[in-house]
Order: sequence, then structure tokens, then C-alpha cells
Amino acid sequence: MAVKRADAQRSIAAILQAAVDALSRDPDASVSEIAKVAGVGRVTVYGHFPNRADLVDAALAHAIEQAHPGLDDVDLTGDPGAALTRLIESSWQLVDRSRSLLIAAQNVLPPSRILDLHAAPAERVRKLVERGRDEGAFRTDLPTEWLVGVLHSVMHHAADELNAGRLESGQAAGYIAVTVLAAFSPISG
Amino acid sequence: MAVKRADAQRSIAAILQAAVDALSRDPDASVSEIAKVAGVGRVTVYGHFPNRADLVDAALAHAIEQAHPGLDDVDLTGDPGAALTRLIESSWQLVDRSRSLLIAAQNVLPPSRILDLHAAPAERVRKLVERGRDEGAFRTDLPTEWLVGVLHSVMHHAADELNAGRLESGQAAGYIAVTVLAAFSPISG
DNA sequence: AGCAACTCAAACACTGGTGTTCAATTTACG
DNA sequence: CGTAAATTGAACACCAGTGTTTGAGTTGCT
Repeated sequence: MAVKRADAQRSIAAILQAAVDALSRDPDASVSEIAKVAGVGRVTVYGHFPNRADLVDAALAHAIEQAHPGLDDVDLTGDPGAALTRLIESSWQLVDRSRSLLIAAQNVLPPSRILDLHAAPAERVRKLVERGRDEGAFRTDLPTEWLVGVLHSVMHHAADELNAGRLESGQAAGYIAVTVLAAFSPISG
Repeated sequence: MAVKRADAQRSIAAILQAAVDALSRDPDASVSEIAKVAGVGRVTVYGHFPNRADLVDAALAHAIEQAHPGLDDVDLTGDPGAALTRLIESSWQLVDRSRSLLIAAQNVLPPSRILDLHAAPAERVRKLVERGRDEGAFRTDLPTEWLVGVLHSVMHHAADELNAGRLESGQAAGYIAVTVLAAFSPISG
């Protein structure tokens, strides 16, 4: 299987993108649904991915890989609070879109695999928070991991509120930033 | 069907409790599993609940009803921050235990029904936050609903961290309280 | 004691998913 | 152009769940 033929490569790309789309809507999306979205026969999917779990794995990896370049453009220098606000602004929708996909992955992949796939993007955030702590902009009476988790948690909450129609798309990033910055501030702010 | 016989009542109680337990572990728990936990035949379950959805509904209602008295004991008067801390202390584990059950309910019940079942306990928290805002203890530049949601979100995050072994059971309530109080504080604290 | 209510295992039909095989057709590529 | 690769729907076996029926056995109630 030295090199795939061009139509095979096209199929694989379509299936991968379809898997990301379908699983982002419904973490339990069946192989049939994914095939339909990809505009491809179900058998073709099994021709390229041995089983559903491997397909989900590939889809998650694909989504993360796609997200990387966009996030690399964010300026994380300067005032940590402002940097965090910029990061939130450009990543919270992305994090949300991946959420359903992540659930799909958690249902079929071992936790260690999930952790591996997320290592790179998670590290970026951790670094920024670390720097904020070092420079006295963020509190140090709580572990870095906890603060990062709270950030994620609040972003997901905003996504939920948006989905439920209780929050306008334009407000969300501001709400998240204002909330998290307060939560991250040193005590005698 | 005026009055159930004693053994029927016993069965129903066992099934209800088993449903709460099983669904709190796995939101996809099958009727068979629930029956097994209840120490009862699967057919007996169908004898008392027409289908799985109705059973999940009853289980959620049961769990909420059980939780009520314990939470009614919490003193919500005095300094809003302190009151919130007390409420967190005595309710965050409870909220977590219900989370998986809530997911089960969301999978089979209409959103309106979920909202109905949660109305009473949710109101208690909303009231406290409202009072905190009125008294100047909590910020008013964000909607009450948002603040309440952030509280929930951070509690769930703590539960996740606990499950993942990254947080000690004793620390959790403190982490939540310290984080949320900071997030709730008026800007020029 | 006797009857109705209850319990339960076994068997059934049904649904919806996974993963495989096959034979026919289309398509890329040298 | 010819061949090997790729795609396809149809059919298949399999599994796990839901919900029902049956018939025999047990248990509460009066």
C-alpha cells in the first residue's frame, strides 16, 4: 500500500471531515450517518478505517491538527490578562465545537489516548497561566491545573448557554473573559 | 389500583433507588442492570414502569426529592459570601452525584420536563445570588443566570477533577468556594 | 383458607447498530 | 488501452437493548 490513489485520498479526506462534522453534532453518530455526510458508501468507510473507534480517533486528531495554525497566530505576549482575553476570544467557539467530538472520543478511546491527542493545545494555555502567576497577574493560591480547568469549564458553560439561546453570540467571549479574569485575580486585587 | 400491596411498594422503592444508583454511575444503564441492582426481575420493573423513559423520570424526581430536606437545613442568611460557601460545602457532592442521572434524563426526556423537575432547587440558589447582588456583595455587571451557571459549571469541574484523582475530596469545596467568590466579587473589590 | 396481587424466568418479536463478504461497476494511472 | 485500485449496494451474521406475553410459583391481605 505504497501510495493511495487520488480518489482514495479524496474519500479519506471527505470521510475525515464528515466524521468531524457529524460527531460534533452528535457524539453517537453512526458510521452510516458519517458516510452519508461524506457522500460515500458505508462500505467505503470500512475500507479505510478498520472500525468506528479508529475513525473517531482519526477525526479527533484531524480536528486538533486543523485548529493548531489558527491558534498559533494569537499573540500571547504582554499583559497576561489581555493575552488570556485574546486567547479566549479566538478559541472558545473552537473548544466548544470540539466538545461533542471529545465526548465521542471518550466513549470509545482509552483516557491515555485522549490525553496524548490533547497534549499540545493544552500546553499552550498552561504556559500562559504559568507566566501570569509568575508575574503576579494571576493568583497562586490555587494550582495552575485548577485554573486552566476553570477556564475550560466556563467556556463550556458559555457554549451551553449559547445553545440554549440564553446568551448572544457576541456577548459570550466578553462574559467568559470578565468572569475568568476575576476568578484568576490575586486575592487583594 | 387503589392501594399497592406491601411487597409491590417495597419493589417500587427498591427499583427507584436502584435506578438512581445505577444511572448515577452510568447514564446509559439498561433496565436489566437496574433490575439487577434492585434485586428484582426485569419483568417486575416493566410491571411498575411502562418504559425506560418513565423510569428515568421517576428516578430523577426521586433523587431531587431526597436531596431537598438536606439542603433546606443550610443557613442562607447573613453575609452572602459566607452563605454561598456553606451552600457549596453541603451541596457540591450532591450536585455531582446527580449529574450522570441528569444526563440520562436529558437523553430521554423533553427539556421542558427537566426544567420542571429542577425548578425548586435551582430557585434556592438564584435567590441567594440575587440577594448578594442587592447587598453589593456580588457583582451586577453580569446577569444572575450567568453567575448561577458559572457556579454549577465550577462544581462540575471539581467533580471531574475528583474523579480523575487530580483533587482530594477534602480540598474540593474550598477550591470551588474560593474560585467562585472571586468570580462573583464586584469589580473594584 | 382462599383469592387476588405480585414476582419471575424464559421465550418472543422488534429495532438499530457494527463489521464482513460479494459481485458488479467505475475510476485512476502507467 | 488495459489493469489494478477503488467504490458501491445488497445481503449477511451478530450483538445488545427494549418491550410483551405466558404460565407457574409466591406472598400479602382479609
